[in-house]
Amino acid sequence: MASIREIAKEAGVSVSTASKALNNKKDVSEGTKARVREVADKLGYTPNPIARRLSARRKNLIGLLILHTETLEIDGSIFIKILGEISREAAVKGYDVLLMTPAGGESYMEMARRSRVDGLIILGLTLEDKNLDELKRAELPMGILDQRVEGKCCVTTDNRGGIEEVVKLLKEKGHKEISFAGWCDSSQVSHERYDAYLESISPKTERVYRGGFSYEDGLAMGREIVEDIRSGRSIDAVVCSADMAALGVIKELQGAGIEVPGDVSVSGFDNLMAGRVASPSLTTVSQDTLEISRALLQGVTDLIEGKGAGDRVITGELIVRDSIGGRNGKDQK
Amino acid sequence: MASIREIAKEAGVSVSTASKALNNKKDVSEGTKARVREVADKLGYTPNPIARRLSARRKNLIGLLILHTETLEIDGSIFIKILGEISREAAVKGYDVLLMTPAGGESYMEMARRSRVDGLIILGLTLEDKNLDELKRAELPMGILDQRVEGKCCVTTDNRGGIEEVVKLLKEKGHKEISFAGWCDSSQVSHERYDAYLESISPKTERVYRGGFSYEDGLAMGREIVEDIRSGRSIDAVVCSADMAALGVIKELQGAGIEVPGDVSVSGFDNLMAGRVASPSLTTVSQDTLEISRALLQGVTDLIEGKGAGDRVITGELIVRDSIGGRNGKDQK
DNA sequence: CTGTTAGCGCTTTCAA
DNA sequence: TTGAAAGCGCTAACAG
Repeated sequence: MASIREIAKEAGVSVSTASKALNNKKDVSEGTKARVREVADKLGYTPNPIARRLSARRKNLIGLLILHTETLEIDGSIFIKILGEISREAAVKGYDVLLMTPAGGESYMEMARRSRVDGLIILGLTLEDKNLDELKRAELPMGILDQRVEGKCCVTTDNRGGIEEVVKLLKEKGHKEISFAGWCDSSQVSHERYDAYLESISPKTERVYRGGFSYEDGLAMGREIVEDIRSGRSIDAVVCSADMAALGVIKELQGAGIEVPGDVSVSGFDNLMAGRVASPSLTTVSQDTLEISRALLQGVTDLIEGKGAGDRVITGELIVRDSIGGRNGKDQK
Repeated sequence: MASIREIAKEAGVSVSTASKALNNKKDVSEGTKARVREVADKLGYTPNPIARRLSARRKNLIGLLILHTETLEIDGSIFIKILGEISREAAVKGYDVLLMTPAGGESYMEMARRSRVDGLIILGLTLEDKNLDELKRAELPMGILDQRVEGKCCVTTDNRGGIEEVVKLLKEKGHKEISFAGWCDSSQVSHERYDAYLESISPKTERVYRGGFSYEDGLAMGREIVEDIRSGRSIDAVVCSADMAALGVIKELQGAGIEVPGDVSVSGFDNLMAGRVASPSLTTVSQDTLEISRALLQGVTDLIEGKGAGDRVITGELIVRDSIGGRNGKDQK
């Protein structure tokens, strides 16, 4: 493993000149630059990032904090794509990405300080996280998925727009009594989706079932819905805040002899494979994971490099499948 | 951010003594150790891992190479769990995990050298990877998921055992004409599953459909199967090498009016959520992601620390659901 | 047991 | 435009 010293010697210049040449500084003659680079190429030189980090104040290190992996199976398939893309983009920008998972009661900022990262990308943060205050207070640049924290860069799918499209579709199909399933304290995303639902429906026949994003949450909400229907409440459609929850809801409805979409239409959010293969296949909103990843990385790096970074909202796409049906003729029955 | 120098000064010892005390070396008196530690605690000292890496030959850095993220949506939910667990375990053992994704035509070993990791964990490797020779030749410690490479530590689910259980179940249910779907050149795992299938069935009414692990692969194989059935071949059951492929197969069968499991039973492998929510729910083999992750990490670190590391086979679990039915009475029809 | 000294490989003043 | 020298924070011989 050739070091810069060997490059310098071989090129017949000093170490400092070699360094400048390799980093393309302006105070080195083009001739010298060319010669140094040539030697570096020949010897297969790659700068030691560790040494570089030790001397420079900028570490070019970003911590990728992955929270709630227990719950993450919900949409692991989305996360994995985000991961790959973040890592790829980071490499292009010259950053390394350090994987971090909380352990042993250490706070997020303690972890960040300990590993000397100059920025953080956070996936899976919740509104109830105990570290929230500390994060808010911290100077460290951060790109956060799906949750706004003042001073940090938040990236999220256009939840509002997505749900609006879903409700619009539902209305077009003639649905009137539209419920919402999946509002929960801990998730900002669920709030946004719920708010959009609330503002889109008319008349305001609001009905909300509380619960999280998981299949099990969906089952629980599904049972409530079945009960409500049995006690005479009329429900045309259920807008769910997540695919897995929607699938749980559908499962319970079907188990109770209620047909989807025959009797009740159901929609999800995320566009997971599970929704694609379920019966009926799930109408949902897909998230643009590629764009999300890029925005997340751009967010932190901009912050690190002193440029301001505003929050980013990434457009999703309505995926129409079979879980939403028409109300045609249903009133007769 | 306190440095070791400040600790040393505050504790009234030299830097090297402080270093030794903090690293719990034996040639420091207990009294001194205690004092140094106390000061370190008081000043909230955390050693700078970067500086440490620069001076020590051991970097305590493991590269996590994630390959084929495009395809990974297949079982992203498994990968994400593996990720979290690897990162957590690594932290416990004092290693940092660097995320790596190939880009710009750089070979895996070049990436590893460039980032100065002292070991690699590789997810998503295939038998057709162009880097295989280089990996084989490399001295670098590696833990590799699902593919054997000589000299490295390979961790995989007990594919053989899993498939044997599936076939046993199928036989118990009275199935005779059992096919296999999902043998492909690039995947060692698919070979193992196929081999186990081949050795388990009796009589040897072997029939294999070639294809990968994805839903689309499953659709393609499903179409072949439908064609075969239509041309008179009798097929009781299809053992698939992956859940997503199994779901694709089922989709095509159902589309052709063939009932699952009424007419044909189908099994998968992986235990993804998608299989759980599909209709019929998929009988499959679940992988023990936690154990896999641990073994992977243990493998590299053992290798790094000079201990040998044998390959590890992790036991899976048969998950019986609805996609496998009995043949009772079917012969009459 | 403790301290001195010499790096690890690179960047960055500052002088020449 | 170049180079000498200092230093990033830590570890590790080696000497005391």
